[in-house]
Amino acid sequence: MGYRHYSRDNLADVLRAHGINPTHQRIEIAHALYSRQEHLSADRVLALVNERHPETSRATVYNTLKLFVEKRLIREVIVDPSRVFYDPNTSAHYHIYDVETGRLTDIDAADVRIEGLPALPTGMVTEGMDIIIRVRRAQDL
Amino acid sequence: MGYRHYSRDNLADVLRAHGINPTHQRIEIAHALYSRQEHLSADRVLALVNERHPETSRATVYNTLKLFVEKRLIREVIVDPSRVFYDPNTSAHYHIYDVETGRLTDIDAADVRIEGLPALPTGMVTEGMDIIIRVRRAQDL
DNA sequence: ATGAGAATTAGACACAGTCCAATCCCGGCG
DNA sequence: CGCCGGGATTGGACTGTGTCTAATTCTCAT
Repeated sequence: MGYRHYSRDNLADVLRAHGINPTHQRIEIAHALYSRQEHLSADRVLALVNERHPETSRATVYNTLKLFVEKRLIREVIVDPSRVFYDPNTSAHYHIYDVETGRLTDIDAADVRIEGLPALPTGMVTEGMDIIIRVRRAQDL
Repeated sequence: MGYRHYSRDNLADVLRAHGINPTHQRIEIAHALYSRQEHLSADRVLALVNERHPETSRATVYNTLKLFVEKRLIREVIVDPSRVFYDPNTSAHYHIYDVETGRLTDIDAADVRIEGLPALPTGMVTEGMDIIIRVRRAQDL
C-alpha cells in the first residue's frame, strides 16, 4: 500500500504480505498489473508478461489471477460478457464503462452516497458491491 | 405493461408495440421470459423453448435475445463471467447476486437514492447504470 | 401464384477459460 | 552439498458461450 514505485522487490514483499509465495511468474504478473494502473484482461496480462524473456503459460496466468483475487490483491471487474478485467485498485470504487471502446474509468467511492438499499436476507453477507455506469458517445443514435 | 397474463396473443401485441415482427419463435422466446418472471441465460431459454414441439435453433435464440435487448423489451444482466442473463423486468432496478447459487434478486430502484456521482465526460451519454450486490451465505470460511 | 425480403436453420467456427497429467523448481534436511 | 517432497508451472486437450455463414423456409403484398 505504501509503495509509490512497484519494483519487483517491492512486489515480492507485497505478495508475501498477502500470504502468496512470490515466484518469478507471479511477480511478473503483479508487475504487469501494478506498473501500469490499468484494467487488464487475462489475455492482455499474458501478452504483457511474455513481452519479457520467459514464456509464461496461459494456465499460470489464469491460476495466478484467480489466486490474487482470492487473496484480495486485485479485483475482478465483470462488465463485458466476453472477458473479465482485473483491477489493481482494491480501494472502494466504482466504474464507468464505455460500451463502444471498452474503456474502464474509476469512480472513487468516497464521493458517492447510496441510501435506501434493502436489508440483506438473513444469513447472507455482502461480498462486495459493483456500480457500473455504461456510457457511449452522444448523437450517434 | 398492462398485461397480467402473458398469453401468446398478448405477447404478439407486445412485440409489435416494440416494432418487432412477431414470429412463432419470437413469441415462444418472449413467453419463456415473461411467463416465469426469472432471470434466464440464453441456454436456459433455448431449453425452455424446445420443451414445446418445434425445435428452435440456437442461432435464433441468440439473435432474438439480442433483438429484444436492442428494442428494450428485455435487459441484459452481466454478473457472471461465464454467461449473460436476460431479465424481462425493464423497469429501473438493481440486483443482488448470490455468488454461490447464482441466484439473482431484484432491488427496486425507486427506493434507492444515489448522490455524488461525477459528471460524465462531455459528449458522453448514459446508456444505463447497473448496481450489483454480491452476497454469499455467512459463516462458511 | 409469385417473388422479394425477412427470418430461421445447421453446422462450422472463434475464443475465453478450465482441466489434467507430466515436469520443474525450490527450500529444508541429512 | 546433494537429495527429496510438495507446490508451481507447463502444454495441450477440452468445454461452453456465443458468432458467423450460406442455404433454406416463411411471409405477405401484389
